[in-house]
Amino acid sequence: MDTYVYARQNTKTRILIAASRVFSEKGYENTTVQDICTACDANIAAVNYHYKSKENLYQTVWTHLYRINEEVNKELFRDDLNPELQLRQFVSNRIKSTMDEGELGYLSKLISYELNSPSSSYEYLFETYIEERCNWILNLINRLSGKTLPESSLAHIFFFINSPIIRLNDHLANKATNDIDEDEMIENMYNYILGGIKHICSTRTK
Amino acid sequence: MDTYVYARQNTKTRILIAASRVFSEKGYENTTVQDICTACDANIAAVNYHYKSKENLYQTVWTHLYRINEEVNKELFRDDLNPELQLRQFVSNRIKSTMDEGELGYLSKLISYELNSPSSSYEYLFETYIEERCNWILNLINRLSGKTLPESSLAHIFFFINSPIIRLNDHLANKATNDIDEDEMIENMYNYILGGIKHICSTRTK
DNA sequence: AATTAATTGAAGTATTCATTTGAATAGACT
DNA sequence: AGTCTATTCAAATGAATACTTCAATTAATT
Repeated sequence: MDTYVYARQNTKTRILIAASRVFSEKGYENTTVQDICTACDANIAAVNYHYKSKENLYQTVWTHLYRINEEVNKELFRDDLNPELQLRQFVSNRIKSTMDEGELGYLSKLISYELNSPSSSYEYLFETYIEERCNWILNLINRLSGKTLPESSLAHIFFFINSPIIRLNDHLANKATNDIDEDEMIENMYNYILGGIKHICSTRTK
Repeated sequence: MDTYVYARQNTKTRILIAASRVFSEKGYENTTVQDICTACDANIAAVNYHYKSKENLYQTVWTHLYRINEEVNKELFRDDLNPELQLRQFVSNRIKSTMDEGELGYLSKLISYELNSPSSSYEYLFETYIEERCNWILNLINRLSGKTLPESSLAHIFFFINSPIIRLNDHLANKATNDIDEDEMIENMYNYILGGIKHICSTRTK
C-alpha cells in the first residue's frame, strides 16, 4: 500500500501551472495540448474538459501570470523616479525575468513570444496586458531624451530598445545559462541604451 | 494566334527566381512548395524533378543569392576604412536591403529568418555564409571601441546591434512601408549604436 | 525515328493536433 | 447499498498540411 506524503493538486490547477511553464518555454503555436498534459500527468481530454479549448487555457494562463506579476510591476512601472534609475530597473527586471527559470519569468517570455510571432489571441492580449507597458516605455524614453525628439525617432528608439529584449529568449537558448553574467549584461544594456539615446539627442540639436 | 514578345524562361530558372522571393518573404518553414510553384506558374512536381527536394532548392537559393550579393559585399566588408564610416555603411546596407523589395534584399531577409528561427539547414548555412559576416562585425566593434572591451562585452554589443536588424523584417511587416523614413532610421540606428558603444567604453575605463 | 528530357495531374504517404466520445471510476449524499 | 455527479481515461475522429512519387503525356534532341 502506498501512502502519499502530500496530496496532489487537482487536475485543473496542475494544468494551469504546467501550461504556464510550457507556453512560456515554447510559445503558443509550438506547444501542443499533449505537451501540457504530459508535463502535469493529466489526460489529454482534461484540457478541454476544464478549459474548453487550448486558446482559452492560454488566455487563462495570461490572467494567472499577470496577477502573479502585479506587485512587482506596480513597483516597476512608477513614474515618479528619475528616468535613468527607472531605465536601469526596467532593464534589470526584463533581463532577470527572462533568465529566471521560475514562475516570475513566464510572463516576460510570453510577451516576447507574442511580440515575435503573434498568436491568434494577440490583439486581445495586447490591449489587455501589453499596451500599457509600451506606453510607459515610450514615456520613459521621452523623459530620458528631455522631450526633444520627434515621434518617429521615439518610435525608432523604442524599437531599438525592445529588440534585444525580445530576442533574449532565443539568444539564451543557444547558450549555457552560466555562460552569461547577468549583472554584466544588465550593466552593458543599460549603458548601451542610455548612450544611444543621448547620442541621438546630441546629434539632433546640432 | 498568340505571338510571344519574349520567350518564357525555363521552368528550372523560374522556380529558382520565385523560390528566392518567396523564401525571403516567408522563411523556409512557412513557405510551401505549392507557394513557389504558384508564384512562377510551375507544376508542383517540378520542384522535386529539378531540385530533388525542397531543402535542396532552399540551399541552391542561398548559393544563388550569395553570388548576386558578392560584389556589394566585397565593397561593404572591407576593413581598411575608418570604423565609424564602415558602421554607417553597414547599417545603411542592412536597412536598405531589408526594405528593398528586390533581389538584392533577399539574402538579407533570409539571414534574418535563419537567425530568428533556424531551419534544418541552419548549421550548414551558418558555416558557409553567415559566420564570416559575424566575425567581420565583431572585428568592427572591436575597432570602434578602441579594443578596450572584454570578450563578453563584445558579445553583448554584437547582440544589441544585431537584434533590431534581425527584427526589422517583422517590424516592417506591421507598418506601411511609406510610414518609415529610411534615411532617418539609418541615421538614428547609426547614432544609437555608436553612442551605445562609446558610452559602454567610457563607463568601463572609469 | 528513336531516345532523352521536361512537364503534368493525380494520388500517395506521412504527420500533426485539437477536439470528441463513451465508458470507467471515485466520492458524496440519501 | 444504491444513486447521482464530477472527473478521468483511452481511443477515435476529423481536418488540415505538405512533401514526395508516379505514370502518362508532351517537347526537344540526336
